[in-house]
Amino acid sequence: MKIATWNVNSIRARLPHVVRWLEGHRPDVLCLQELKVQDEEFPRAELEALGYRCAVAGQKTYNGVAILCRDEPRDPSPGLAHLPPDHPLNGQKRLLAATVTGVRVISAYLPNGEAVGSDKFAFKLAFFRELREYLARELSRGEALCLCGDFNVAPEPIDVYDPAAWEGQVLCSEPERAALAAVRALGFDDCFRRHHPEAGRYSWWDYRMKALQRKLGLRIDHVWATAPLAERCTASDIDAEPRRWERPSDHAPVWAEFSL
DNA sequence: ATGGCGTACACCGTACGA
Repeated sequence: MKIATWNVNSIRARLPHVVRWLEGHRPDVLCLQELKVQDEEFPRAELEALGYRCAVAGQKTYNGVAILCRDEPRDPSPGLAHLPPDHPLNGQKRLLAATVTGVRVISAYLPNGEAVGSDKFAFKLAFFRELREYLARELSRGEALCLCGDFNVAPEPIDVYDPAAWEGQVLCSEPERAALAAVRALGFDDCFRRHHPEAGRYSWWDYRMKALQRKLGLRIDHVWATAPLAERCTASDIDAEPRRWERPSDHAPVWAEFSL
């Protein structure tokens, strides 16, 4: 079972890339983030034509997440389900869970945080705190959990092209890394890192400053799995190729393969 | 020190991203 995640930075702008990547890799599951469309505008027919079912939690202009899968997505659940739908943390479509072939898959687009100390930074930390509460409840379902998405945190200095310059900055700050570690402590393992100890492997590069060519990136997109599933992870990688295609997303797909 | 690029919306600039 191959599970992938990709922040596409607008599904409208990126549909040709998503189609091309699905055709080339044929993952069993692809989690998408930053759709930037409402559910009605999601290109469901085009993706179903490729053999993928779609669970969608869309939003106009900002955010929006989806789970594409070859098997049926069961028990789809948007948002932080332990909080009321009208809770401020559920106002933005950043989370969607569905069970696919016995694995509880979660597509997550965690807040960017803008700058350390800003209101958006406080919102980001609050979201991480509630994500932990949410996942603790999901774990009690007893299913294997695969948490995928744009976490907007580089977990370690080796995930950053210039760790000294980024130390303490948003995406790399101590409170963010601590919040991420608290989620991980529920029992998750980083599938990519399990297979790749090396530094300098990134999932996001700024559109500006020729960042991709100069290898100025961060690893902020992740596939995490709970222990029994992670132990069955046979391979994982970041596919930087689509980042070099015409009009790319600034993020690359990350995937992990499991022997089930 | 700043902005650099891209997307969306809607109006031809502004918000937002990371």
